[in-house]
Amino acid sequence: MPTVDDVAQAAGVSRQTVSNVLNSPEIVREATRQRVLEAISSLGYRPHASARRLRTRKSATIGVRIDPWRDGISGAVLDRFLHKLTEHADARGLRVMVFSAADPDDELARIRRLREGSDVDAFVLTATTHGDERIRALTEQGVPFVAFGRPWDPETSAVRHRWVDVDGRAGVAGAVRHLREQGARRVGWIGWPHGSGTGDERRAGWEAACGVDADARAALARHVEDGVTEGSRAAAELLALPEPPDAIVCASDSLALGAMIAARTAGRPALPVVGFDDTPVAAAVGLSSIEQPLDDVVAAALDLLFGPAGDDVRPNPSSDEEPTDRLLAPRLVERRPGHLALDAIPGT
Amino acid sequence: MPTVDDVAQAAGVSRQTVSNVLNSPEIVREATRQRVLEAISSLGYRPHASARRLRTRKSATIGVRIDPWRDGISGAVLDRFLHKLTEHADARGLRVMVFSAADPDDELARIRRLREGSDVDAFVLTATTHGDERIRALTEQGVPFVAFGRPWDPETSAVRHRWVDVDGRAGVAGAVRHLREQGARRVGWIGWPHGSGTGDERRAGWEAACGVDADARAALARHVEDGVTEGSRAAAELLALPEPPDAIVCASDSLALGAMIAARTAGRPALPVVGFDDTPVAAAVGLSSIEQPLDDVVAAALDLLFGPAGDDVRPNPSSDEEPTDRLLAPRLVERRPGHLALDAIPGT
DNA sequence: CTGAAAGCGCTAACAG
DNA sequence: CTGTTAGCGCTTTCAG
Repeated sequence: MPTVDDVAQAAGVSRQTVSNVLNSPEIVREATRQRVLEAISSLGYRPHASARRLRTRKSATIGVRIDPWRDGISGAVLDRFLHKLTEHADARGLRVMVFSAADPDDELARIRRLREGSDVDAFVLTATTHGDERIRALTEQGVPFVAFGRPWDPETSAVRHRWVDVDGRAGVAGAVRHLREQGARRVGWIGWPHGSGTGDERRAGWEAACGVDADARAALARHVEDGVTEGSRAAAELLALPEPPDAIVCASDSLALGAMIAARTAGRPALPVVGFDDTPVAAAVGLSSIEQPLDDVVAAALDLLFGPAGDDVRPNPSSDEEPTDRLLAPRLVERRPGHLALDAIPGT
Repeated sequence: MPTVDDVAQAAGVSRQTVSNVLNSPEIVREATRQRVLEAISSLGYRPHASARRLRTRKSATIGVRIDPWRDGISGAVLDRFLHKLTEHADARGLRVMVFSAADPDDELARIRRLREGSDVDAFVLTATTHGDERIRALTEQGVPFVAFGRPWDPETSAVRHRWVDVDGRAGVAGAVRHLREQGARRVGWIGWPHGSGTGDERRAGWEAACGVDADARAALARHVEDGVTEGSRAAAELLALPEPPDAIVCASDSLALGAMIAARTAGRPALPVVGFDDTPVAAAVGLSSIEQPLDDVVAAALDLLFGPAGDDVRPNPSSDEEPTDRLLAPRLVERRPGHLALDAIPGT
């Protein structure tokens, strides 16, 4: 495997010039540069990443914790996020290292280890929670990071840090408004129990846009654990109401799938149902869903960490100079329900 | 950040002794070892990974290509594989680096780059195909790797390499046999078009175990592209037969979900349907499914690469010494269909 | 703009 | 068993 010295010799320059061609091309005379570049490609030279890292103390690598696979359909979002992250990172010449951890403490320990070896420059935190310990800890330790998920409590908000999130409230409100424009008068809601930041935000979007009074809202909303069965049961309840909803928006695709099945079972296969996250299942069964703009999320996260271009990690934000967060709007993906099995049966 | 020198000084030994304590503890006297260990933890010393890599020319890191997210439910298997891989790797002190690539050529180029920088010691190839170019290329280049997926053609089989796969044929045959023990007399099959190794294997399992003659087999089998809609349509056809199947086994959960919906629509909600891969969707809707033993797959892959313990990559196999592949049996996860929406509707 | 010198932190050889 | 001596390949001073 050739080294800088080999290249230098082949090009008839000093070792340093080669390094300059690679790292600060603008200060090298064009002719020399060409000669060096030629030598590089004819020798098939590749800089040795570890040597460079040892010297520069950076790795151009970002770390992401990869969660244990949770049951439920919604978990897929983080996987898609990881895919996107990898693609964008590759495009910027960054590498992505994944690791697993049993709990937040374990995650912090692993992060420390990865960083001390200069294995990883910066981290992406996913799934922020109420009272997330990670944010304060990493900020105190000076570990550069960006969170996918806004701060959900005042203490965490007070810690100035970088984050990107998707505006679930706006997404749901938009979907509800759209349904009403299509003629829906009573849009139901199936969401999660109160207390999860994400869930409460999404529900707030429904509340703001559904256009019915508090009593009707109480009747038209259900809050259950995430799951197809739960969504099915909740939807069945709503549909059995004296004044049933004429459309249902759900906090997740799992709930929405359940609602869709319940609607069919109740003889209302055309009931508009909207899910959240636009998972593959939604696409597969023809369910409308609110899609998180993961491409934009990832691009924003990398911008925050590394600046608009380049692979130099910026230190965590200290004062209030530039913006350190980004809230992105999701998009409704519309599909026609019922295009599926019913039509597919010959003779129906 | 402390270095070996700091530790050596604190412990009153030479720099080398510290290194020995870390890398060959058995050659250091117990008392000295203790003293060094104490210094290490009191200083919070961590070896610098890049320096070590530069010196030893290995990284204790494995690389995995992460595919662009495909639509369809089945893609989830590779994600779960990645999760498992990360967990097992962490347990062995290995790191996992993910990267994306546009196509197999691009993948090879990226692999070369990652390896030349000593960024990655070995690779895990997923989703092997007919005429997979990667296997020959990596073998020729001497890049250590293990494939998740057996060789599907004679040329690739002739290239001695390490691989792990799941015996889809045995899995399907087992499921069919089980259904027959439960009383099914005509077990149908919905699979993929001929030509995909995986699909053909699974179909062969059905063929071997279904216990009907060739004519009946022809009637009871459908081969369609993967997808819920396709599965639904195929199942509807089978159920409309003069002698319909009394159970259906499918090559994927997507197909099975479609079949399940079709069965309900056709008024046969209790028809046993079995999918493949045991994806979250199957669990969500209560679909039986054949589960790939990913834990075992990953453990076997790492064993093949690194030996039963340790983090030293073995070179690719040359002669026929040890076994270099492993075929694992999947497991049927049984669920009761129909526990879902129908029962959940109040008043039914 | 180009060249020479120094050293990042670590471990593989050797000599004691 | 312990200490000394050399680099791994690269970049960052600092003179020419």
